[in-house]
Amino acid sequence: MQDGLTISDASSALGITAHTLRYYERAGLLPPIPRTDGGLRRYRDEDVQLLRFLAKLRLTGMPIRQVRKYSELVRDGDHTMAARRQILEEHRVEVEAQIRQLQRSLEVLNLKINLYEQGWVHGISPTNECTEKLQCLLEEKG
Amino acid sequence: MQDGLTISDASSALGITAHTLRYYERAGLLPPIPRTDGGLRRYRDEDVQLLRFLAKLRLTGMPIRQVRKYSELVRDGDHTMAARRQILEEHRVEVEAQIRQLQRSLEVLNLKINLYEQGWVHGISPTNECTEKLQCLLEEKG
DNA sequence: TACGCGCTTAGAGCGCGCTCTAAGTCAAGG
DNA sequence: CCTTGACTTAGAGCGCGCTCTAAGCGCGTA
Repeated sequence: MQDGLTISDASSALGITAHTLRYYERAGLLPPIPRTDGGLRRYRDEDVQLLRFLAKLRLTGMPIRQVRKYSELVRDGDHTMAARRQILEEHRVEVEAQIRQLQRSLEVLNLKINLYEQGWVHGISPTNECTEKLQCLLEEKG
Repeated sequence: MQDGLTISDASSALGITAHTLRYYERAGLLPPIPRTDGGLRRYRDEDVQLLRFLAKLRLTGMPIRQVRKYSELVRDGDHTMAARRQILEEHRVEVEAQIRQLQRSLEVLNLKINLYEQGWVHGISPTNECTEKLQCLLEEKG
């Protein structure tokens, strides 16, 4: 009837439930999505594009309210580009920290699994260099 | 009065609030911590050790109930080592997936920031190879 | 025109992981 | 002894991010 995706089409295209899409709109993460004469949402390409990016921000743990702030800046036009860039740069720092944190934890996990493998295969109590290394990693901050 | 750390000492040693330490115990993430005659908790080395590791699991997003399961297996003795190992291996898969997810998102973030830099420095609308690459990345699953 | 599914809204409910409160007990310094 | 502050408990409250409900309207097919 009008161009753009229905909410259920947008939902399956984006992997976000219709409930959540409506919630995002109410919460100000999205601009008001255009409607048909009957009041049904029709998501345009640009809406889907924006959503794809905002979904990435959410995936990396950016809080709803900061995503909203970014999205509002987009709506406010080109003169907000420096501000938007700053938000993204600050968030990049966070994401990089998250990755480092996970990698440190992964190392601990690997060592621990290593110990279990040794204990399981050789039936010995785990008192060796792995154990020591594990101690060290666990005592580090973070 | 007895050996072991007070709850506030354990709290600052671990970077976990006393409230949360008590909550973890109630929630079954920890074995019952030994008490003084007066009923005050005294964290032994082994309790602190275990906590350090469980905290790592939490940091990587393992849900409370799964951490509890792991912790219960530890209490159940050596014959649960295979089961514990399996939990950790399954979790490792999750953590590796998280890292990959974050890295993909980071790439998107970098490209977007790149575009903002271009727009800001040159005052041009962003229609170039970066934009295309960004489109591609955003349209990928995940 | 009638059926039935999908859309609409405002608002309630939920799962998670803490986080804090209230009322009382313990313990070390003056 | 008395104060002061940290400790104890059970349980309430909270912030987040959805997730679902109820009641009603839109719309494509027969």
